[in-house]
Amino acid sequence: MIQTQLEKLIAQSLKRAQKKGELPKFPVPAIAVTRPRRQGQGDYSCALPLQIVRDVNNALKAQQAGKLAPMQIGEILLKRLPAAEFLDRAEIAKPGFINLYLSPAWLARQTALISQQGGEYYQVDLGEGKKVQVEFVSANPTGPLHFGGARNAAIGDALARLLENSGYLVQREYYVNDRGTQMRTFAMTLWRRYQQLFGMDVEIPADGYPGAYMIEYAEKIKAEHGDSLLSLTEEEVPERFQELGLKIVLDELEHDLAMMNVHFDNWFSEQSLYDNGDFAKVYAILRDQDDLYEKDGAVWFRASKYLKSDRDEVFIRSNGEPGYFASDIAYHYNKFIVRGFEWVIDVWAVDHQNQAKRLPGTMRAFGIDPQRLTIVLYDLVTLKRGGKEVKISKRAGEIVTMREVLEEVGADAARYFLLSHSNEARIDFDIDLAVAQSSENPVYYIQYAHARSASILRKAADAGLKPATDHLALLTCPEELALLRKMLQLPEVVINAVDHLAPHHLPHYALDLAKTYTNFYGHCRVIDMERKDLTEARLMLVQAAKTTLAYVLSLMGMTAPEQM
RNA sequence: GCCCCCGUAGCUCAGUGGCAGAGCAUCGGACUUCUAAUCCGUUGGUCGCAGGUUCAAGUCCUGCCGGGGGUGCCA
Repeated sequence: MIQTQLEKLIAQSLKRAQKKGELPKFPVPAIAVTRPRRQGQGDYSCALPLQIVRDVNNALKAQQAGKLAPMQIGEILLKRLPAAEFLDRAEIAKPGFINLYLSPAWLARQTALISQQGGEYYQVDLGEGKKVQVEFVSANPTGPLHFGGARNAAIGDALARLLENSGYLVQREYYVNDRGTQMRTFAMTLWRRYQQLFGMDVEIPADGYPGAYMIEYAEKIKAEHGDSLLSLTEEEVPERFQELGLKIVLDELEHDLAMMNVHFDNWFSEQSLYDNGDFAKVYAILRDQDDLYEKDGAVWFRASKYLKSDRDEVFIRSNGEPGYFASDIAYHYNKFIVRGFEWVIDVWAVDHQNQAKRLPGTMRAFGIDPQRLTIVLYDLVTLKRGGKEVKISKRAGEIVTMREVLEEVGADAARYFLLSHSNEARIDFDIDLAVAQSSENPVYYIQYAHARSASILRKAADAGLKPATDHLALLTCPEELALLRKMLQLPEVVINAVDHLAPHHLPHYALDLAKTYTNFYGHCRVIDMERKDLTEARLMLVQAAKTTLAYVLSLMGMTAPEQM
C-alpha cells in the first residue's frame, strides 16, 4: 500500500540524513503518514519534523551545536528522500509538515491494473489465512426477527465481508438458543394456540408469547399435521412442539435474512453442546481446576479467579439447569478448542455489555488468550413512525419485524442506513422518513453512479469503442486524477474498518467515491468520436471506477445495478 | 453507588493528535443528457462545560452536566 511505502521512504531519508551527519543520531520513531483533510496539502502528509524537533535539539545541545527549526529539519529530510515511481514531489509546509504528491502518470496507469484485477487490486492480506468466526444475529428462535436484529445482521455480515477480503478465512455462524426456559415457554404457547384452533377453551401460559405470529405458526402445524397432535401425552407435548416450532422459526429466519442478502455457513445448536459431551468436558475441566463450588443450592463458577472482579457466576442453577454463563463458556470452548478458530468475533447488542466484559477473560480457564475473543457491541435501534417511537416488545406481542421494514424500504437502503452509524451510536430509524426520502437517499446516488458507468460502457461498445491502455497518459484533468486518488484510498478504508471492526467507514467512503465519480462525469465527457485515444483512456477509467464502486457495494452486501 | 456508550451545522451523522466535514434541509443558478435518481454556487458550528498533557486537542487524561444502557439462579 502506498501509505506504508511512503512511511518507509521517510524513515529512509531520516536514516540517510543521520548517516551523513546532517541530523544527530537518536532512535527513529514510528513514522505516520496521514491523509490531510484539506486540499492543497499533498495527497499525504507527514509531521515528522515536528515530531522529532525535541530529540534533534537535545542531541545537538549535547554536541554543543546550534538548534534547528522544524522547517530546517524538513528541508534536510526532503533532500535525502529517495525517489519512487509513484511519488511526484514532496514539499515542506509550515510549521513543519512534509507534503507528498502522487505522480499523475503513475495514477493514470493504475486504471489498467484495477480494471484487470477487479476487487483483487484492493485486497490487503491482514489475515494471512487465519481462521476466524463471526457469530452474529443469534436472536432467540422464538419468533420473527425484530428490526433491531437487522442492525446486527448488517454489521456482522459487513465484518465478515471485510475480513474475507482481507485475507481471513471466515465462517458466519448463528447460535441457536434451542434450550432453556424461553424455549419451553415458546413450545407451550404454541401448543395452546394449536389447541385453540380446534375450538378448545384453553389459555396461553401467563408468561407466554402473546404475538399473533404464534397463531400463524400453529396454523402451519395444523395444516401439516391436522388434529393428530391433539392426542399427544402431557410428556410428549413440550418436546414435540418445540421441535415443530423451532423448525418453522428457523426456516423463517433463514428466509428473512436472505431477504437482506445475509447467509450463514452454520447454524449452531446450543442443545448440541449438551448432547455431544462438550458441556460435560468443560464441567470436568473446571471441577478439576477447583473453579466450581456450591453455594445456596447452586454450582458457582469462580470467575473472580480469572477476572478483575470479586463476583462469581452461577454455573448450574439450583433447579439443576445450567445458566446462560455455563452455555456461553461451553460454546466458546467448542469454538476454540473443538473447532480450532484462531479468532472469534461475536456481535452483540449493548444490553449484553456486562457479559461482553466478562466472557473473554474467563477463557483463561482453558488456557485461551482472551484477546482471541472479540465482542463487538452495537447500540440499539429506536424505531419511529412519523416522529413517534414504536416500542419493540416481544412480551407485549408488539414488534416491528425486520421483514416488514425490508419490504418497505428495501434491503439495500436498510443495510446502507444501518451501516452508516458507528457501532456505539444509537440509531433513530424513522420508517416513514426512510420511505419518503428513499428517492434522495445516498444509496441510490451511489448505485446510480455504478449504473451510469455501466451505461457509458454499453454505449461505447455499441459505437465500437473499448477501454484501452495505449493512451492512459492523457488522463490529466483534475477530476480524473481526483477520482483515481479516491479509488486508491479504498485499501486504507478497509484496513481502518478491519482494525477497529467498524464497518461504518464503508458507506461514508462509498458516498465520497460516488460523488467524486459524478463530478468526473459532469466535467469530462467520456465518449467523443473525434478523440478516440482520449475516449479509450477514459473508458478504462470508467471501467476501473465501476469495478471499485461494485467492490465497495459488495463489501456492504449491497447490489450494484447495471441500470436503474 | 459503581461500570460502559453517546453529546460536532436547522436535521441525521462522519471525523485514524495536524488549519472544523458530508448528506438532507435553506437560498441562487444550469435541463436539445455518454441515464437530471444530476451538476455549479450559497447560508450555516465558542465540537455539552471546566481544567490538564502536547509544538499542536473535536480527538488523549481528570472532574462536572445532560441522555441511554448495564450492574439477575433471564439470555
